Amino acid sequence: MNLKQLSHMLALSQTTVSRALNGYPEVNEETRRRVIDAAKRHGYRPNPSARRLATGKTGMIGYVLPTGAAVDIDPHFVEFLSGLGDYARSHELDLVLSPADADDQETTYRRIVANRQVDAVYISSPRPADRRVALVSTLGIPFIVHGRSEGLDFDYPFTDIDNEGAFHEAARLLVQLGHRRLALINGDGRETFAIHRERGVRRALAASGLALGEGDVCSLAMTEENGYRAARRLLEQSDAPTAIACSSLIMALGVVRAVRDLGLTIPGDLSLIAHDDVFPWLKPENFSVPLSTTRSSIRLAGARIAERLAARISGLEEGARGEVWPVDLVIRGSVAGAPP
Amino acid sequence: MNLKQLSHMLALSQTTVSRALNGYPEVNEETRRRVIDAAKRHGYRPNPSARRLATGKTGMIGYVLPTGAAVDIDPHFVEFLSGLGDYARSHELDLVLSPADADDQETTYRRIVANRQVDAVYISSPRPADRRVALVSTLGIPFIVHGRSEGLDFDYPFTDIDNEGAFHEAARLLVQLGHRRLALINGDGRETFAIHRERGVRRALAASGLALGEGDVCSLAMTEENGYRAARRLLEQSDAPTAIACSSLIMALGVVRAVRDLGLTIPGDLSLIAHDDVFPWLKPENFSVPLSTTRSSIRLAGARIAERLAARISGLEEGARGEVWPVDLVIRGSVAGAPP
DNA sequence: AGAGTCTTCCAAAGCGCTTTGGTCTTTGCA
DNA sequence: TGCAAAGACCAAAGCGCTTTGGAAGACTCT
Repeated sequence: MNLKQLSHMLALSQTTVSRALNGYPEVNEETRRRVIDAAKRHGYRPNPSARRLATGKTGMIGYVLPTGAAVDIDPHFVEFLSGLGDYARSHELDLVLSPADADDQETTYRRIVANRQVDAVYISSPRPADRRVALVSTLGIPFIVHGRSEGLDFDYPFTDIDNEGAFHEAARLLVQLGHRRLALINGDGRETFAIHRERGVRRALAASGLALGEGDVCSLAMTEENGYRAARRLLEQSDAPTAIACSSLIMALGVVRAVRDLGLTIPGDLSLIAHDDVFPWLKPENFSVPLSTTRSSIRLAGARIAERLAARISGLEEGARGEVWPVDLVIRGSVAGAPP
Repeated sequence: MNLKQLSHMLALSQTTVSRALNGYPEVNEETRRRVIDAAKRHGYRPNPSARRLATGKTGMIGYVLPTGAAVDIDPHFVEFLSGLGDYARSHELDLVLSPADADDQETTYRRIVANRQVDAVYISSPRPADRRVALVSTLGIPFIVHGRSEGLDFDYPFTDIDNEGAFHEAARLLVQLGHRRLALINGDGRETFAIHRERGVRRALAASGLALGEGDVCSLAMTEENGYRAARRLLEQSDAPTAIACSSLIMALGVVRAVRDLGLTIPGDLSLIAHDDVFPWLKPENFSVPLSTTRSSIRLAGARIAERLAARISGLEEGARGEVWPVDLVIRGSVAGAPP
């Protein structure tokens, strides 16, 4: 059942039927009712391929997915997707993942924009002076950045959490508890979130005349193994840190294992705070010693970004407004006063 | 730059240019070269929206993503996606995720097929007599099932791993080591993979005149917490199992925690084997006691399924061939002879 | 009554491709 | 030499929608 057939049975032109269905004003309400009714009765659904050829609108939002044999997709992605999908569903939006060579995403961005394959895109895991942000901005497609870039000479719309504030608070708490040597087990140091977290820690330490030592900040892919290795290296020093801030729950698993392997205890020998993106399958309160965390649901962020993308597509949102969400600091058993 | 312009500058008809570019035979090789050359020089790329309206081909594969506030996307999905994306990239395929109400995926499947939004779909986490498989099959869109359904009265193409065989081997090993009471901490019991794994364990036990007791199989969402709870319940019995087979590494984390909380040890008091889907961020060899596993890379499965989908789209593959991959049993420190 | 303004509808022209159904040369063969 | 077959190309008709540029009729106003 296509528009032609439908308009034929209604003895109306395609123009009128199309307008009736799309809510244009120049059609009699009585006629509109008739049309809508007939459309529903015959299960008419406009062919999206035809519509997108005519209008350029796709009803899809895009994400360029970096791939490659050596590239691992962040498990956080799933949670983000849950939120995004949840919102997208209720607004009849689909998400198209365009896999790209991790080292050449530009080609893919250009393609999906030139081909008008999606109405909007989002960018995740941005880095300082992120080229994708600059690119997408000049290409002129609606977009939202999940996270922030830095050092770009223009504004852009983003939704981020207050990573610096979160880690500042975490570090400040540790300092208040008497810790004088902290370490930071961070994610990939090229990403803005990691930079912000380090900045937060440094700022908190500086406020008390302290600092992060040379080897006291580790920037690594967020795996359990890297958490273990980093912790092990830190704790085997003669002058080991008495507190660690850690960028992910998964790395924290490794830290806990290292602590145990070394015959130490939490929080007796080491205080630990990690960032929690809120996974359903791994919860900080279930660590052998309940883990203190800075918490922010990445799922909520996904939903929010879908919402903003939808708003931008329909023209309800414009401009370069960035929003920064506060992060909760949740104290549990893994922090205590510094050992004497 | 569109076809019209390109053909105009070449002083050829759109027909010929289109045919030249699409490799049809009725065009002079010399002409074809000219056309291809000019297309490249001017960066001509056929508009996919126009092409899909004309041909119905989209260059996209689809996945219906169950969503909802209470629905969690499996973290395995990310790894699967890595493999899928890696293959898709090299074949210029995109993946469209159509979020659907977890309780009504049928509407979405019907929509994406009726609208010709994708060329093929895959289905994951199938259950016995899975309605999606039946639906997609009657709808007539190319598809592959990742995993297997059961009790369907027709054949369908799938790629699965030998879950039954894997858990049969695992259980057999444990029995050989003298274990007489086993337990199974399984995933969601409504899914086929979980059924197969249970079957595998039961078969191995039966071969030695043993059986799984009433409460010795737990079917739960695969979270750390559920692993902990299940293990705790099992191990607190007076007649506790001396070996556990576990369906996921994440649950195994919980099992290990329970064992420790109870003051027991692995493998002294409990032998443990878990299934490993091969995550980059959590490895069985890094468990405090290296974990024996049944191992099968879900990432490879993703790539394979993309490959088969592409083959089906282009007509290279047809029929209902199912393939079952063997699973490696990797012995590490977490298994030992049964305690006396 | 005539001019202007709405209201309501329509025919037809896109959107940019593929594909059908030719036409006009060349070539092959008896 | 004549005729069929093959080769190389084209015009035009889709694909199914949206949107432009009217047009016809009803209404208002002077």
